[in-house]
Amino acid sequence: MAERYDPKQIEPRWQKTWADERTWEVSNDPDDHPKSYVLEMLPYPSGEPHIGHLKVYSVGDAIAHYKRRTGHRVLHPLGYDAFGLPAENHAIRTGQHPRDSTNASIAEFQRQFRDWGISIDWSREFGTHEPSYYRWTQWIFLRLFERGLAHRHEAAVNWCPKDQTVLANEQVIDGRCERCGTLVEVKQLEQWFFRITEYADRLLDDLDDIDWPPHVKTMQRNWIGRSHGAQVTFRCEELGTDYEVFTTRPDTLFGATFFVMAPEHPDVLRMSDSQEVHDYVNRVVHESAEERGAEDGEKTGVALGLTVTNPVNGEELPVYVADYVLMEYGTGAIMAVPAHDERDHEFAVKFDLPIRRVVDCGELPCSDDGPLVNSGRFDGMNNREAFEAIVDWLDSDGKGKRAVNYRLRDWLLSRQRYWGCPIPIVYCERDGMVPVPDDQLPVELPDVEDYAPKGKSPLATAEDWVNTECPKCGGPARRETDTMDTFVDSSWYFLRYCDARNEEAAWDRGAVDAWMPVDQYIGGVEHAILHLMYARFFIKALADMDLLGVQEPFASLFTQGMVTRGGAKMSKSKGNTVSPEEIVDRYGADTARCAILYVGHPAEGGDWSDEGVDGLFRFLSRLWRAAAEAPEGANEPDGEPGALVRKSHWAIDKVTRDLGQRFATHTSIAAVIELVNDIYRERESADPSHLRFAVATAGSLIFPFAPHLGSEVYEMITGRRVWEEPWPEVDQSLLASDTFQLIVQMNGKLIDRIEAAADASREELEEAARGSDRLAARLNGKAIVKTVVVPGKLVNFVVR
RNA sequence: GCCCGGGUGGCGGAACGGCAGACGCUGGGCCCUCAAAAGGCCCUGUCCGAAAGGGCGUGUGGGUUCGAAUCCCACCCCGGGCACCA
Repeated sequence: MAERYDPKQIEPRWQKTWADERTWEVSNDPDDHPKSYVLEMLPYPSGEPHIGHLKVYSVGDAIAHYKRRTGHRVLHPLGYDAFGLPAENHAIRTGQHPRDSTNASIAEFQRQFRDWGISIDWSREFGTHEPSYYRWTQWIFLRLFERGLAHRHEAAVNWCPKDQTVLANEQVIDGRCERCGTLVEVKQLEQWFFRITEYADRLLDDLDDIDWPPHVKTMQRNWIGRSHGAQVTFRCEELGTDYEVFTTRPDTLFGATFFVMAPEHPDVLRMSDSQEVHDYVNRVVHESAEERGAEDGEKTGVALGLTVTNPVNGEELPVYVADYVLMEYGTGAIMAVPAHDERDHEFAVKFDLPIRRVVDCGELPCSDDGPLVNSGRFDGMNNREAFEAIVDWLDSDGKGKRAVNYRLRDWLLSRQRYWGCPIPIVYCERDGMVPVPDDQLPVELPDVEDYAPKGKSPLATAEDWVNTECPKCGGPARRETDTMDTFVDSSWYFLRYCDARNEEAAWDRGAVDAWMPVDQYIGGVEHAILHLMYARFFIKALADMDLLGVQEPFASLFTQGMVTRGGAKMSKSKGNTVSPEEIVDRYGADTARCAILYVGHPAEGGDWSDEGVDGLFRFLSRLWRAAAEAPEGANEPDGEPGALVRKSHWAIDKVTRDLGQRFATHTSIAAVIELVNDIYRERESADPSHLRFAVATAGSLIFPFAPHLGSEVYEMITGRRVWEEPWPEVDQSLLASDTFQLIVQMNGKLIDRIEAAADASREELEEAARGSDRLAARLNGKAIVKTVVVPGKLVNFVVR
């Protein structure tokens, strides 16, 4: 036997066993055990895995192992989110086909994941770039298309001039491209959209049914941004046209003093032929999102020289065009109430427009509640009641009605890029837009010479591929050359794992019904909106087509925090990255996994410390040595349970609660460290059977975090395989002891600890506490005015 | 500006309203050794004190309570999200 803990010898041996015996593969046939679907967000394979990957799979694997050993049939698969811009940009620089660089990365990821000993069911593995996968991505697209949920139309969209592609609203951060940081332009283009807005209410309401971190739910709620208000009609007599506005404050209608339209509003240029108006509109429409959204930038706008009529009091309100009104929200036109809206107030001050208070709510501008004033027959009514009364009144007059508006926009899914899933649509001169029939899927991505984007998809240059036959009439047709956003690929991959090798269908309904929903989803909080919203939308749409039986994909979500180093986000440019491979190579996978799980609670961010790794390696070495040097004896504790047996049960209880209930990997590992420290302290004096029991328990408890060493230690003591053993059960009777340390307090401050019987009565405890020498010394003649006794804990004397 | 998190030793971090600082790192001492590495044992919030012991301590200021890191109010600082959404 080896002289010392040598992970290089231990780890490959166990990995080989698990690979040879396909230990982590699970069949779709149900058995007596409840199912548990444990899933980490699929990795984007670029370069090699980083420390964030090590963390997410270390957390997920601990959960998967824990679930297995607590009697669950666990599905724990893995795949790759393989389409995307980085591989394509790499191809533009080097000429290497994105497929080749992606496959090379995947091979590297596979190798490292195996080295880490992650318990994956590899029989279900796939990459989203494989035709056998994206065939079904296209199939789903067609189902959405049939139901009108995927459609093509012209709209003002975000355009990244560097990446030469459109972006979804969610991919624009502070007016810049999420990927490359370039200022985004607004362009009027015809693009493909998914009608996610049709699901806004359900996406919002169903958040109540899932076990997700509150902050993630809040982010989704804010992103959907449902507002209740009213749609009100303002008539322009000069043009004979009605203009609708959306307002959340119909109670302030009497305070409207002007009216504003968005520069993109189609009627603006029709309403005025003034040069000033045309110049203004032309200027702001071409401004970048950032220039326009400049927060401290002063409000700008131009009067159109027309008026509209306020339906509640017949007043004529001047109409302006101003860029603080957005075409994308509401109707692209607003009533302005400067007394009770900050933005309208700012505009009114600058353009010297009247400001009329209609709610008695404090200093103007104010948006708090209060009684109405200057509002005709509604004066004196509380604004909340007036809201209802005014809307009812408008409704009965046909001038308005209740309305709901959302911040959420439709999901723009087309991209003018190469490395993505082709959109299965052709354009026929005669039949127009024609979906590719299911039996002609997949529409395979062709090879091209040049990946560089030129404002249209590189696919457009693949003439042989573009020119095709119309599936309807057989005449000449051209293929859609845009590809899909990669978030489409990742919106359903967890369904495919349930039935990954199915060549007849995207999935078998029975398989998906058996495994879905994902019981525990694990990933970074950076996907709180994008991926997690899109996947929820897909599931709801597919459920509506009766293709599956769940409304939510991820019943429970765990978001892990970011690992920093030296307090800063790890990045290549800062030179503070840590390569998991280096650590695994030096200390072994078990140490690397424990180190990342020990930094702090995995939901929190944590600072990586190179020195900390040494400590974890020392701990695992000590555990190994304790097993190697264990005396001969029985494995079940003989005789009276001693301190070590009690400590073992204390650790079982602690790890079971910390890992099982709150994913507290750091305190779980700390508990096993304590147990091992006690094993060392008592290894000369303890009964051999107690020692062996404690070591085996430590191996069993560390297994979810350090599976190789856990298996090794457990086998050294018991000769059995730890993953085939049920999770150890705590003997509650061993957690309690006959005596305890009674805390004696004076005015809430600790002054003494005395040994007391666990079952002592209140009177006996108070009596014992009064006998404390230290109390006597501290009382110093002062009187005890009150005594608080907490049985099993303390006695507090209130002294004056 | 609004909405979430979070401020505890030299560091990462523990702590059902009840012993603040578990566990790890760092630092120090000792043992083993010819010596080193590895390993083992002990100490390590701060101030006063030779010690015994005591004072002070969980961002700041108030409050509730016999008792507050923990609950409430106000403020300061850090991180994240949203941001002209009517």
